[in-house]
Amino acid sequence: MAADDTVVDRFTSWLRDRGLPVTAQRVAVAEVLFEADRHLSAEEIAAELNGRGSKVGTATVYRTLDVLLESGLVVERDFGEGFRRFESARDVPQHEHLICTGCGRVEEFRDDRIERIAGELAESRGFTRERHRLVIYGRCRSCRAANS
Amino acid sequence: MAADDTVVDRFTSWLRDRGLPVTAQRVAVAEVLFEADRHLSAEEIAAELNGRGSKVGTATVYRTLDVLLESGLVVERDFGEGFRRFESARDVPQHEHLICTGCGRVEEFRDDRIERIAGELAESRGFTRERHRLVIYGRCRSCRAANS
DNA sequence: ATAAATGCAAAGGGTTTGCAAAGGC
DNA sequence: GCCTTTGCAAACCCTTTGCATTTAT
Repeated sequence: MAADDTVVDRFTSWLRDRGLPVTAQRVAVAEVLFEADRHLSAEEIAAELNGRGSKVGTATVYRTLDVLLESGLVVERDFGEGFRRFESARDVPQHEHLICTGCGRVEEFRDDRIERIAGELAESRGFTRERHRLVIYGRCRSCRAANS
Repeated sequence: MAADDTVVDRFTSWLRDRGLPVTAQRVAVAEVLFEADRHLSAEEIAAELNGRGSKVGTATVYRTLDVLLESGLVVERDFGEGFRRFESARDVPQHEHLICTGCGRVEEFRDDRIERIAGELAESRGFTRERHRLVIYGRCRSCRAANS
């Protein structure tokens, strides 16, 4: 309930508010995710934690991600790679993705037109829009130059 | 090379053109997929085949799907369900998806604005657009009524 | 006859689950 | 102390692969 500063604090508050244990593992996973500037996979999170000396089991990483998703502080993405990626919901009210089919780089951007049109389209078909996802695939400048 | 009528015929021609065997299993999988009006999963295809009395192994379904994808007559979709879905490329030049978060129903539609904007957005960031995917999630009328 | 496809079962990758031990509350 | 989380390994789901056998050409 308290108005804390960091996102990790918001997570611990969220846990406390519902009487859930604030464990070192949960905090560690949250830190990695909130400090990251990329979409992280569960495996990458586990690797990063090991690199920092925190030994967190794979199952715990997944279970903590479930909790983080439930808190609404983290969102998941599926780019069709065969696994999910996660990112802080902080910097991301609603944004689209542009993915390079050469190097896999992901760029994010916002566009009001897309949001407005998505809402219109849903409504015109009797749907209440909840969210949408636009992913544009293409080749970035460097990949085009390298012809890789 | 011949100008055949059905999509299945186009598939068998495609196979013959490159000296690949036209097997009963391949034709059966193609038939199911081309007759379907929905996005089918590999499992659903196998189930349908069993229902029809054609016993086709899972591995063969997947291998045939690879061939069909290569022929360009079938496209695959990933709606983040943890598995892929397949559909005939026939009726689908470029379209978007509207998915009900209640019942999972999938509606398809086209919108020129989306396509134009996607192209613009990619180019403005130095990308050559190859394709895009827009999925809008929401609740359809009946699910809203049922509050399910 | 030859080269490719099939079927089965085992392997594979990402994710989940069961259960005893550990740890917040 | 009670109840939840952790860790480990086994289980799971979808998909791929190895290999002996069948089949299209």
